[in-house]
Amino acid sequence: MEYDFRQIEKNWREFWAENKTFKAEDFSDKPKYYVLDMFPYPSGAGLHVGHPLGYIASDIFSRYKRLQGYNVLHPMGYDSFGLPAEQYAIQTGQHPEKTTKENIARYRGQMDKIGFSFDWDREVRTSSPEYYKWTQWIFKQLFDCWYNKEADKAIRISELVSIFEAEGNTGVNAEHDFEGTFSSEEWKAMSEKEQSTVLMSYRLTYLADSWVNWCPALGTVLANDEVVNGVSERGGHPVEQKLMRQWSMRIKAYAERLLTGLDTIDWTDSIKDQQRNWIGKSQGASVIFPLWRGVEGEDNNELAPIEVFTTRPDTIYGVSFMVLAPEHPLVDQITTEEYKESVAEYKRQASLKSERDRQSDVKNISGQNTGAFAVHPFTGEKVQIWIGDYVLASYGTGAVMAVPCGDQRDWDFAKHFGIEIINIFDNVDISEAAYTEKDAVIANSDFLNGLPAKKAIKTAIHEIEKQGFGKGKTQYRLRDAVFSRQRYWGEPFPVYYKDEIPHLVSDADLPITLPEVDKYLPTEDGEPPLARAEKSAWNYHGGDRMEYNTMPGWAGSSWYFLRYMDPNNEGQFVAREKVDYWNNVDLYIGGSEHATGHLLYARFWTKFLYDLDYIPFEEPFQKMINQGMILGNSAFMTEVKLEFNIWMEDIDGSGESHEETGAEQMVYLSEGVSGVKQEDVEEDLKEILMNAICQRNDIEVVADWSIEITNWTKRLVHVYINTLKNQEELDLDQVQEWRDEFKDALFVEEEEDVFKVRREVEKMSKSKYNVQTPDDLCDDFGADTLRMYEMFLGPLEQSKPWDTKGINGVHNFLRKMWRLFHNENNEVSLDMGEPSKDALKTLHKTIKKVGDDLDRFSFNTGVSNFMICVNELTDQKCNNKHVLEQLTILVSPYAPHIAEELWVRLGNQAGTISYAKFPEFNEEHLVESSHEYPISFNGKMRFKLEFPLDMSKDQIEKEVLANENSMKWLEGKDPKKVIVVPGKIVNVVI
RNA sequence: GCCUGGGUGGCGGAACUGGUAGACGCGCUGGAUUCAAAAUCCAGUGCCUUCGGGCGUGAGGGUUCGAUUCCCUCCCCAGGUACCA
Repeated sequence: MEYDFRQIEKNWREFWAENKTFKAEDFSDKPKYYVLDMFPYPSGAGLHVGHPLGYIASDIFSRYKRLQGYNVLHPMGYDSFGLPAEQYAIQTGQHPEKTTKENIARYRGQMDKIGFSFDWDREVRTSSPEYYKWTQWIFKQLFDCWYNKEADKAIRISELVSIFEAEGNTGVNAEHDFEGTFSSEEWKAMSEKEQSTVLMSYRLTYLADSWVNWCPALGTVLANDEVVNGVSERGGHPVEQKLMRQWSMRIKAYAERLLTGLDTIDWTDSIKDQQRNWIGKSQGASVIFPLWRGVEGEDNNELAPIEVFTTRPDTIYGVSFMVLAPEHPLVDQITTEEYKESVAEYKRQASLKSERDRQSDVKNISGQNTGAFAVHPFTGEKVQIWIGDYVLASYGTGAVMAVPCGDQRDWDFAKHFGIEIINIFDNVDISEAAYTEKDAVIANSDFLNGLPAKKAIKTAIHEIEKQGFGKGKTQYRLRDAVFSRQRYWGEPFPVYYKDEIPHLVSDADLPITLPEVDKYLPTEDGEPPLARAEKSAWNYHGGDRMEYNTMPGWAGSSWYFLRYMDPNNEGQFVAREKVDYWNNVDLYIGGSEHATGHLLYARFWTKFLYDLDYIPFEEPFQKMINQGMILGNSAFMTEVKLEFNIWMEDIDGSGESHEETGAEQMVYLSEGVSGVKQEDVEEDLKEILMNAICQRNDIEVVADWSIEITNWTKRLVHVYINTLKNQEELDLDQVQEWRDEFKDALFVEEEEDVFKVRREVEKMSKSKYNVQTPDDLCDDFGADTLRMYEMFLGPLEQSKPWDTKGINGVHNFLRKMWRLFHNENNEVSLDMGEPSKDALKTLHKTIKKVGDDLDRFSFNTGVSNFMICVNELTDQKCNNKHVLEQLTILVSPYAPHIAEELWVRLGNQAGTISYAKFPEFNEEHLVESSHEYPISFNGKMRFKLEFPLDMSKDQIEKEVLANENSMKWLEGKDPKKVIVVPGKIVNVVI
């Protein structure tokens, strides 16, 4: 074999591993470059061809940067805590640590085959105690800090305590959820427990009763980003709201910085927008509506007024009612006797609705009058107070001032319940819908009359503040993130409880390792699995009990990029000198599915660690590229579940009959006959059925029979793509081999031995039986081919279906390149002389294009350029050593194994190509003295003419018009105009 | 509904700042080589055509000497998001 990729790739894999070729040096005179892949979760299914797409791209880029003289940090590790391993543990009783280790080994083996230039000495695993010791430590820092809005950063809690001691909490501008004020004396008078409770409402991670997404099927709570369309992201189980005592992260404190920080980083607009929407900043005013003093005999003077948040204070004169969330605390107190019953009923109905129902029920308008009234702060008029579930308790103050003329939901609500709609817009018709644009002129609104909306907003806020009805306010949609999970396979909290007060475990006792338990299930009392652990099973046990929750999946992945800089440091999570050198990630490649989870949490923790001055940067990932999904090509067949009655007379000539009622049979239809309906089932299908029954009952076929089909359920089912004979035909033997249930099924072919399937492109997933692993391709074509082919498929960011049809083309390219270096006997044969002009032109054209393409992450066009280059050099019969050596370096990021091999065959030292110099582009070789001008008439290219580049415009014009070809196109007319763009085109306008 | 991408041959895709639309690869057709096959090599391959040419980048309009590229209107596909006041 001329190009023996198996041997070559094996040799170089071993060489790289033995020589630690890709070891990254901490500290260097070279400039640094940090290329990071998103942390993989090592699932049991192993890698499919979609996973390495991003890894290949990042590896190519890392190798490119090394060639450019950068000191490159390119590490890999595993996000190895998580639900699937634990679910598997529950089913099999195996310790999740064991399956996790096995899965990691599988991943590693698959990655090694592809020839990535990772520095494996830096590997980290979130589930290893050496790693999660520091996850626990960071948790402790968060616990020990509060957010000072004045300084706009996190500050140690001890400073807060000093302030409380000196002056109470009145002068503190913090992100908190403590209600009320206290003085220095009052603080000092508090018990330890009381102080602890107060501080809890200030800490950046805190324990509180909060409404959480409880997923009964998974037995745990989920963060907002883990709930998709009202069901769990993993498994699709229903999720309900539940009030639970949980650790939370006060990410709200960082809302503004998470928002503004987006402007400093180079991410796609799509991800930035998703984060902006998730944070959901809105500016407006909080306005206080006092309660109407009520009818005679009632006294609600004592009740708090209703505070609302509005982004449109300019429309305050359009308020014709108020709406409170059904859960609003004031509802019961203000509801009048007359409405008590219907309000209670409405609340009951609302509480029964799940989050999902509420979402899917948007069109349905519901609400209930409370009978109470508020007082309009400006007009002094009475305003009805309603409750309605379109107002969310968890956003803003859980109450709105309804302005039906300016808000569609308010408009719908008012129409539905016949409430007055006041028009406060000048010259705007609101009879059909609300007017929600902010470009109207305000009317009917006292001091706001005549002002355009935008100006009116400012004026209104000013007036509201002046009169003391409220103040300007910024509201965020972002909610604090729940940080507790009722699961086993996660980081234990460094927390113990004494008299139900949480205490932190001291640094010296970290890590708190996962204790052994008898089962990975909750206890009978519903406590998380860790509650099963014996006291002695804990490596540290303090107080009355340890914290039984574990941390969520995103804990470990929020800071892992820092640990790669200093993976074995036992004294710190990362040494300051090292993080000062490596700084933040220059290029992060991964999927966009983490937009509102990992990518937001990692930014949050980074900003926090920056505030405490542990790291020198605020944004973890400077540039990010989101690779598109590789889609699978699923195969389907039509399944029919048949229920039927059958009669057979005179079996085996014995006169006995056979009868079955309600018999069942699975039938699979070839694509060509899949359209068949129950009513048009013909005799031949029935005959097939009858034959099957005979076979099953071991009786001979009889002539006298009848079948009545009673039920017919048809659906499409996936078939495993490895059971296909070719693109569209199924191998029936293999299908029956694959699954036992198919052994008894009937397969209806459309021709003799032809069973066709339907093919459809969809997400690649184990459950769709359309997964292609990289392993087979590595074996058949080699890693270099796989690497180049995955890049060649198309732009990195785009999703594309996986199809191995073209892989031969890429493989042939590598062989063709190999042949440039070798003669017919596969011996290296090189021309040591000066390269030809043509060869240099080809080479430098390629250097320019490949370099430019890499700089703009256009990996697919890079591959094309190599093909063009090799085609041209083959045509030129070029085997010039200088040219081929430069080409070898150029190709090495894409196809490192073959490049190493050729590099050595050119006479270079093994292992040095990775640190060679990226070829320098020299424009001189591309300089032309003439250009072949496309000559177009009215913009259509008709023919070409070659002119010297230094020819003047006038001269070119003359030459073109004089050319005999032009005569034909001019049709005897005079050209109106001739445009000559030197070095580009000529356009003649007729 | 809103936000973000995207629509180019039989297929994956190229054309970076407006300047030869379809590079490169697959597939397909014909040929060479071969006992044969694989591999390799050569030629062709957007559509239509009366062989002059005409039409072509989701549709329609516009700007321009010239538009896949810029502007307007609309359609379709993918992803995200959804009572956020």
